Amino acid sequence: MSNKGPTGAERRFIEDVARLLVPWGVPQAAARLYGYLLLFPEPVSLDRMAADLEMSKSTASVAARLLEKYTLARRHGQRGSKRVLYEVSDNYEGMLTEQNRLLDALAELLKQGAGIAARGKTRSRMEEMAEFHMTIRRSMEAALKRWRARKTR
Amino acid sequence: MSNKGPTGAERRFIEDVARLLVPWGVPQAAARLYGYLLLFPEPVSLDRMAADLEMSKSTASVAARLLEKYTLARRHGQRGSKRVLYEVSDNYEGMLTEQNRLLDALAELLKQGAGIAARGKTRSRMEEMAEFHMTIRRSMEAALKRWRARKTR
DNA sequence: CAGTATATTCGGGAAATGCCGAATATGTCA
DNA sequence: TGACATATTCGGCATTTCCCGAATATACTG
Repeated sequence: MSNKGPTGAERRFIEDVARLLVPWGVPQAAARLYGYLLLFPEPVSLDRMAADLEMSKSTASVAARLLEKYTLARRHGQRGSKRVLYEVSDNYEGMLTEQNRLLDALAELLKQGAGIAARGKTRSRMEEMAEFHMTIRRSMEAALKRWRARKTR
Repeated sequence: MSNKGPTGAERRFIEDVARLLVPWGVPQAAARLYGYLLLFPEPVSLDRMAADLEMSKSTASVAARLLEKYTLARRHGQRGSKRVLYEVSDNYEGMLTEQNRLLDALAELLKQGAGIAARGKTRSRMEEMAEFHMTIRRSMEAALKRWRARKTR
C-alpha cells in the first residue's frame, strides 16, 4: 500500500476492522484509521491518511490522537518540523488494559455496593461478583506479563 | 429496597453503575436497570422496575431483554400468567465472554490480514498480534474455567 | 369466545455523536 | 520578526441513538 491509495483487499480489511470495533464504542473514523495503520509499514502523515481514507484532516487528527490515547498508535514527532506522523503501536495491549480498568472500577463499585445492600442475599452476591472480577483481572494481568516476557526472549 | 422505591444510596449506586457501563456502549436504560437489579433480592416485574427507575414500560422491556441477551439478567416466566419477571443473573460472565468474542474475531481478521499485507514487516506484525489475542483469549478462558470449578468446590 | 392483563412493536421527537471546513494556534526557518 | 507549514479547535450540520406513549399483539381466565 505504500504508494497509492489502498487496494480493494486493503479497503475491505479496513472496513472489516471498523465493523468490528465500532460496536464497541470506537468512533468510525478512529476504527478505520486503526485498520489503515495496521496495513502501513512506516509512519504516516495526517495528510496522507486523510487522503487515503477520504476523511477530513481534522477528523484524522482527532482520530489519531484518540488511538494514541489508547496506546494503539504512536506519534512520531519529526526533527525540525511541526509535522506529525503516526504508526500503529507495537503495544497492542491498549484495548485490553482499558477493559481491565473497567473490571477494576466495577469490582470497586460492587464492594461498595455490598455495603449498602439491605439483604444478605444481594450483599453476598455483590461480594462474590467483586471477587470474580478481581480474579479475572488478576489472571489477565498475569497473562499479559507472561506475554511480555515471552516476547523479549 | 424491597418495598418502596430506591433509597438515596441505592439511587447513587444505580447511577454509578450506569456511569461505568454507558461509555462502553450499554444504553443508559439498560445500564441503570442492571444496577437496579443488582440491588434487588428477588425477580422484579416490568411495571415495578419502570416505576422505581422512572422510565417508560416499553423502555424497561427492551432494556431487560437486552440484558437477557448478554446473559446479565434472567427472565422468569410465571405459571399461568403472561407476566414476566427479571432478576440479575448469577452468570455474570456475560460481559467477558462477549469481549472474548471480540478477541476471536480480531485474531481471525488479523490472520486474514496478514495474507493481504504486502510487506513482510506488516505481515509479521499482524501475525504476532493475532497470536497475542489468541493467547490472551485462551488464558481468559482458562481463568473462567478455574473460577467455575472453584465455585462448586 | 369475550374480556382482561401484560408484553412488544412502532413512529416521532429529542438529545447525543461524529464529521466537516473554516478559523485559529503553534511551531520552524530564514 | 515575517512568512510558511502544519496541527488543532470550534460552530454547525447531518446522522444515529434512545426513549417515550400509543397502538398492537399475545396469552390467560371465566
